[in-house]
Amino acid sequence: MVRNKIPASTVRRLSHYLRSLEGFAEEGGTVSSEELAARGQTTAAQVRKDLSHFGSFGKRGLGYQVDELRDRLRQILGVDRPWRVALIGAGRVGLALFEYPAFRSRGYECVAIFDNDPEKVGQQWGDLPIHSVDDFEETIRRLQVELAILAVPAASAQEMARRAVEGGVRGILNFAPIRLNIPPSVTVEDVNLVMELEALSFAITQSERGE
Amino acid sequence: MVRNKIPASTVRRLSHYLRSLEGFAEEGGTVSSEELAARGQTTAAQVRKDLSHFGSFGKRGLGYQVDELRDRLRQILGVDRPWRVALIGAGRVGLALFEYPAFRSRGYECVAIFDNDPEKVGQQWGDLPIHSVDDFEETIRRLQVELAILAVPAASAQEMARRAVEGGVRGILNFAPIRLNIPPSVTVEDVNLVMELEALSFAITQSERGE
DNA sequence: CCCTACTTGTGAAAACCGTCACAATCTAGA
DNA sequence: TCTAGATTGTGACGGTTTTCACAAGTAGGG
Ligand SMILES: NC(=O)c1ccc[n+]([C@@H]2O[C@H](COP(=O)([O-])OP(=O)(O)OC[C@H]3O[C@@H](n4cnc5c(N)ncnc54)[C@H](O)[C@@H]3O)[C@@H](O)[C@H]2O)c1
Ligand SMILES: NC(=O)c1ccc[n+]([C@@H]2O[C@H](COP(=O)([O-])OP(=O)(O)OC[C@H]3O[C@@H](n4cnc5c(N)ncnc54)[C@H](O)[C@@H]3O)[C@@H](O)[C@H]2O)c1
Repeated sequence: MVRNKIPASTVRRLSHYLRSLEGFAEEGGTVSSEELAARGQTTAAQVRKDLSHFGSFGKRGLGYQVDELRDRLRQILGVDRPWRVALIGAGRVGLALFEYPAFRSRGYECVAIFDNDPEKVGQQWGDLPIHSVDDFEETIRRLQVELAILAVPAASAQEMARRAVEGGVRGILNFAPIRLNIPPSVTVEDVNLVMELEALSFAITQSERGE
Repeated sequence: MVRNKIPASTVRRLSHYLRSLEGFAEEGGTVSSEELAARGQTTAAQVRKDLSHFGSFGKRGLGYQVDELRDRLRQILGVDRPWRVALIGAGRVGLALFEYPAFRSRGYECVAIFDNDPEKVGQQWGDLPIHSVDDFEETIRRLQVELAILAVPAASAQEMARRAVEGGVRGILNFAPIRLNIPPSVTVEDVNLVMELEALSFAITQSERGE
């Protein structure tokens, strides 16, 4: 059980295992690595290896206690507590995310919305006002925002990411199609849909050429 | 130069190189693997290795011809021609994507929109009508749809994916948080934002525990 | 034409990640 | 208590991806 250098692919699979376990809901049951693997797109050995990075919480001959493993995975992924999130950019992407119930139900709580469009500032989304970006750093620091969802145009993204770091955020979910330049102490996850589409075109083009 | 088994990470980087090259715009110039690496988050050796999978199109001592490499990358990624896309699910995600100009400007052309909500069917988005899903398979086959963007609730996603395959699509960009079960001849790319957020929580939690 | 400075393309080495196989461990039941 | 049946945890192995290092090639200047 070493806690160094967990592969990104392992983290993705852990999310997936957690999702499967939440689907069970039956308290008190157990689940084997084989069953867990069948629901993900992976193998029993992979499941065990993934979990072994963090300790050993199965029982040989039996499997894993569903509710226990679920709680451990929540701890490992850090979703055993709520996270305070700010939404930066109240545009189309921002709206879709804001209204997406899965975030809140998993503990990601939007505590502030920001936009620089005077038309939008002052509007309400749900029970949250849209803030101007004038006092951005102070506001997110006061609200103890930990995560930022960055949904502004590419031209503003670097600047707002810098200010978010200035305001104390620890992680950024970035929708702008640029590479953010920020200190390594802050984690960034990029969502780049054009890249995803290009991965599709590539795969299809390859398979056509292959035959 | 082998065209077998290109790593997914290489494909992502190719997209990124193409984006960087498009940023140059200066015709006739050259660029070195070192410069390309600096704009991506990678190394010069990685750039050269990535490109070497597909041939050798640099000049030693000089670097790569910008416009030439750009065209080659477009060919490799399959974006040297338009792609016909259907949007399935005219909800919040669907709307954000439909209005996102970057898709069309890169050759992904939305040719049909589908929804099963009677309120929405018959509405127009831009100059496209929202179709019912009754004649879904026939319609996408007639329109020669190649890619589907699947933005329906998780409960409908498997069914609509199956029907899309039935209608002849070759690739699916899936926003629903489930694992689609479809034949391997059809490529799927999943976009799972909860997983992205959990990757953030994990990284932050780890770094806090580490010190 | 030759020398210098530079950069590619690519085998080889290293690092990383997934798979395999099995000893260790557990439960149940006789 | 002992045996049979099941499943974990993990070291060893193998494949894949990245990094390294350098021979080969190019342009330009003298
Ligand atoms: N729409 C999509 O489907 C989609 C898909 C992938 C990526 N993206 C990316 O996501 C980002 C947002 O896209 P969108 O479609 O929501 O755009 P949008 O124009 O609908 O929304 C952007 C919002 O950000 C606000 N804004 C601009 N500068 C700002 C600043 N400095 N501070 C605060 N707010 C600011 C604007 O007023 C606007 O409300 C873009 O970078 C885009 O490239 C969008
Ligand atoms: N909103 C987000 O930010 C977000 C983020 C990540 C993932 N997702 C996922 O994307 C999907 C869509 O989310 P959304 O927020 O746009 O939901 P939404 O409810 O706004 O839109 C879904 C649309 O699909 C339509 N629909 C339902 N069943 C259908 C069917 N069988 N055929 C055709 N259309 C059908 C509905 O009428 C609705 O218009 C969901 O699976 C959701 O989990 C959403």
